[in-house]
Formats: sequence, C-alpha cells, structure tokens
Amino acid sequence: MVAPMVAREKTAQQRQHIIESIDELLYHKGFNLMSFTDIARASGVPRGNIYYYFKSKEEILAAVIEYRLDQTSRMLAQWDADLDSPQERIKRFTQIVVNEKANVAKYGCPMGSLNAELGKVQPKLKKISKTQFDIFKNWLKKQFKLLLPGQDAEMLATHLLIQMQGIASIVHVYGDDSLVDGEVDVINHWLDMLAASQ
Amino acid sequence: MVAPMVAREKTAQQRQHIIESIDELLYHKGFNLMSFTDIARASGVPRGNIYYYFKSKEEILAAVIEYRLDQTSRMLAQWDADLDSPQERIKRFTQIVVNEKANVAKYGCPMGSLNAELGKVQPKLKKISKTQFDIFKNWLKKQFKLLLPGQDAEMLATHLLIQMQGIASIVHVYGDDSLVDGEVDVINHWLDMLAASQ
DNA sequence: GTCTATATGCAGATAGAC
DNA sequence: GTCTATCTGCATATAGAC
Repeated sequence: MVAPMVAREKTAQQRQHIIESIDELLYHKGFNLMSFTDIARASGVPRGNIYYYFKSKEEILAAVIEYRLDQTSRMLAQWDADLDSPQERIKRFTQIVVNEKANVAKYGCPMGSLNAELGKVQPKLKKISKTQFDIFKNWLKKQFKLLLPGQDAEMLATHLLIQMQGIASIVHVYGDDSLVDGEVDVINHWLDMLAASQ
Repeated sequence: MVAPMVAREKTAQQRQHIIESIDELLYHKGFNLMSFTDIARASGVPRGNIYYYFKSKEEILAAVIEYRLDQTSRMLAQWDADLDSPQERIKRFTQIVVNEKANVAKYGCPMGSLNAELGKVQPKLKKISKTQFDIFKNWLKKQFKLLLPGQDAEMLATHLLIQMQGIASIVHVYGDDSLVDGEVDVINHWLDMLAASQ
C-alpha cells in the first residue's frame, strides 16, 4: 500500500488488527475473564484507546465472531472447491478435532466453550456466539443432502455436531487428547456405512 | 432435634444450608458470574457473614462440588440396589439427559459447562470440578466390566460420556431439547447391540 | 487518531461492634 | 455467631489533552 491512507482506511485497519490479535485470547481465556488490559496487551493498543475502535466489550465480541465467520466461510468454500465428494468434505470436517486436539485438550472447543460460558445468563452474547454453529450446520446439511438425498439432512448434521462437541468436551475435561483419533475413526466409519447404504 | 445444639453443630448446619441453597445458583449462573451478593440472597445469609463459614469463593466451590459428589454417589448406590442388570443401570444413566432436558436447554450440563468455564485459565478450580466426571466414569466402567467382560471398559465408559456431553452441548447451543429423545434412543440401541453381541 | 488520566461501580475479602 | 460498614483492587467505560 503505497498511496497515503485516508483516515477511514486507517481506522478500519487498526480495528482489524485488534480483532485478529485477540481472536486467540478470547479462545484461551473466555469472554468474561478477557479484560481490556488483556486486549490492550495482546494488540499493542493502549487500554483506553480500544474504545475509539469499539464502543463496548460486547461489540468486540461481535467483531471477533464476525471475523471467525468470515474465516470459516472461506475455509468451507475452499473445501467445496478442493474435495470432490460430500463424503470427503464431511471427513475433512471431522478431521478438525484431530488437527486441533492439543488445543482442545487445553482450552476446549472454541465455539462450544464460548457458548457454555455465555449461554447461562448472557442471552444476547450467546446469540452472537451461536452463529458460529449455524455456519457449520448449514454447510453439513448441504453435504448430507448431496450424500444421502431423501434422508433427514438436518438430523444427520446435528448428530455429527453432537459427536464433535462430545469429543471436544471430554478431551477438555481430562486434558487428554489420546482418545481423539479412535473416536473420529468411529465417526468416519459411520459415514462410510451411511454412504454405502445409498 | 430437641436438645440444644452445640455451637459446632449449628455452624455445620448453617454451612450446609448455604451449600444447598446455592447449588442451583452455581448451575444457573456459572462460577465466575456468581457473586457473594447472589450467594447471600439465595441463602438468606447476610453478605459479609458468608466468610464466617467459608474462607474464600474457591472453598465455596469445593464445598458445593463435594455435596454434589455425595448426592451422586448415593444416587448411583440406589441404582445399583434397584436395577438388576448393568444394561438397565447404564440406560438409567442415559435417561438423565431425557429427564433434565429442559434445564440442559437453558443452562447446559451442570458438569460440562462448569468444566468449560473453569478449564481455560483456572486449573485449580477445574481440578475440583473434574471430580464430578470421575465418579460417573468409574461407575460406568464398573457397569461395562459386568456387561462386557474382556472388552475395554474404560473406552466404552468414555465413549458414553462423549455421547452425553455432545447431546447436552448441542441442546444448549440451540436451546432446543426436541432432539434429546431420538439421540438417546440411538445410544440405547448401541447398548443393546453391544449386550447382544456378548 | 493517540494516549493518559480518571470516573464509576462492583467484585472478593475483612474488621470490629454487638 | 450475626451483621454492618468498609477496605482494596480491578473491571468497564469516559473525558479531554495532545
């Protein structure tokens, strides 16, 4: 970027910088324990200045989730482009917890743990967080419709989300990721059986 | 109790009263958002006075968890006494999420949501919370050893915990308990298949 | 746009009268 | 044992100099 930035652009860029800096922080500490001091340190932006870019902590959460949604939808589009069959694509999804197992053992599922935290008495924030699930669920539904036309794609997608959340939850409870591979094999085997029955 | 209580007894009783009063509060609000003001209101004990019975918030958590462990172990002993086969007993366990589905949709799993909250950056509190899982896991292991001697009871118990946590997590995300019965049927069918294969 | 200083409130925890 | 008043610190949020 050689030309001088106009003010609006610079603000947007700094805002984006903050969002990306604290994405991991939100995952590692959770929302309620993530303070403005933490945010300032992680982003390098002075504490009081964060409010120039976001009017409240809630708005920060919304911005990070929006960023995640964007990242996720790019990832899913890439999978759609790269992988030929819905079966392969769904298996790419189940692979997430294998690739991320070390983090899951330490911090849980980034979506599930956030929902668990906000879902009790922060309904507005919970609603924001839930959108992370919607994007995966809709994509899975689409894949199951292709894989098994005529079957209840909504139910199959939900069932798969349940499996993944269950693994993440128990791996986090015990801080032990050694069970991940075996459990994902079971899911993939279930997918193969479903596909073969078609 | 007709005889005058000695001081020690009265203290223990009031302590127990507080614990039982806030068990639900902890479930509904989570640990970090449950304040001493909340605790005082729920128990009817004046705010500053809570410290006469507990020296810190951490000690309150430990006491509530200890109470839950005691309740759980009584419940499991009752199941052992009432139900004749390990298969029936395990199904009694899966029935929990059916009976509690309305609460799960609102507040998540009392054990899983607490672990998700404390597990990120409060390792000491997480360790206290984890004991709730241990008691169920050990009991399930015992049941699977009886049901399927020679098979990996630890793995089977863990797999079942994963299913239950997955259901609770997704039911909480969507605030919709309509999927519980069907998903529990799938688990129970799996148990029947396992038992029949013996 | 950047940053320091500060307002305001509530959290966990304590002191001491009764 | 009971309860009020309060300490201390950090949280979110804001004002205003530069």
